[in-house]
Amino acid sequence: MKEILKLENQLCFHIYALSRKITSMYQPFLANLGITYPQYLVMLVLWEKESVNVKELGDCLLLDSGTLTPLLKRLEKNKLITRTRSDKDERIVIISLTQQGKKMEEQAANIPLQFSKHIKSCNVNPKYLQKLVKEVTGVIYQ
Amino acid sequence: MKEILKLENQLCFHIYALSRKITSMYQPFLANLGITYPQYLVMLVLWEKESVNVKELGDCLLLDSGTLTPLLKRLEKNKLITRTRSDKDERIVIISLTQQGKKMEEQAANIPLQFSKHIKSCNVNPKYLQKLVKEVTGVIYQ
DNA sequence: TGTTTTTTAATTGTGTACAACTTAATTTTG
DNA sequence: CAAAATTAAGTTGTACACAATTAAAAAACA
Repeated sequence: MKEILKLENQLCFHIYALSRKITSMYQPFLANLGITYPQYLVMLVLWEKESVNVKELGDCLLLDSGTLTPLLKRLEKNKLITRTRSDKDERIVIISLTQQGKKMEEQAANIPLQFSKHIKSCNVNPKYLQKLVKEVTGVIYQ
Repeated sequence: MKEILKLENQLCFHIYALSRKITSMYQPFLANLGITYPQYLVMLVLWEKESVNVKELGDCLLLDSGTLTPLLKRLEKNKLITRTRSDKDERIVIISLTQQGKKMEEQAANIPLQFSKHIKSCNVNPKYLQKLVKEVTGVIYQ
């Protein structure tokens, strides 16, 4: 077969596989909180900004309303956020943290450290990964 | 908020976002072939090995039968592959390329080059990405 | 001002992902 | 050999992703 088509050479595949692998490594920690990985990303944004609309959330996470609307409805159902239409602009839906959602930040605070320990136990060098972060960030936000 | 919880600092998020971005960049080329990105990965394995079983495919792509079985049924429906039970071991399903599936390799051969041009037009440095491949490979297959 | 355009979310439909479970076939082992 | 354990695919249910479309509201503009 053509060398250029070999799976090993496919940048995309390795990023794709790594992404799923990292997500699965977070899973046990997030299961304790009762949220999924994409839901965790939404919570990260809210802990940072307190309240955002769907558009802003989509800009932060590079996701569209087709993905976010049902996800946000699930977070609302689990009483972690509220969804309310803006008075000034009826098109806009504002996402805010509930008390329960705010309180979750405390429990989440130790996840990065736990994850880093977990990575170490998998013989993955955390510094290696930190270097990756910088490079990947550069690729996404050129 | 706690610095360690900021989205910017989340390795996982950047890998996740990059993975989706790369997949979307492949999409126009794959649409010409009428396949999706995960289907393309399966085709890559088959162009390399001619024929594999579901287990082997899962090992290559780090996917389980819950993902692969319906995906393979779609490829079969589109007449790109065949699925047949092994005679020696009735548990095993062998995936093989059809003539049409084999022929697709010709059209696919120019995708990596086109993709590389596309990346350039997005001001992403291909060498940067090539460096990433090596590092990411190292992380996945420690 | 009224019409066109743009913006924001939601909806619909298709296709992954993956955990948990099932079923059937093969291996292992007492 | 027969019971137990393991293996391979498939099934079920939940949750993303995302293209394409819709609907309503706001902004732009002729």
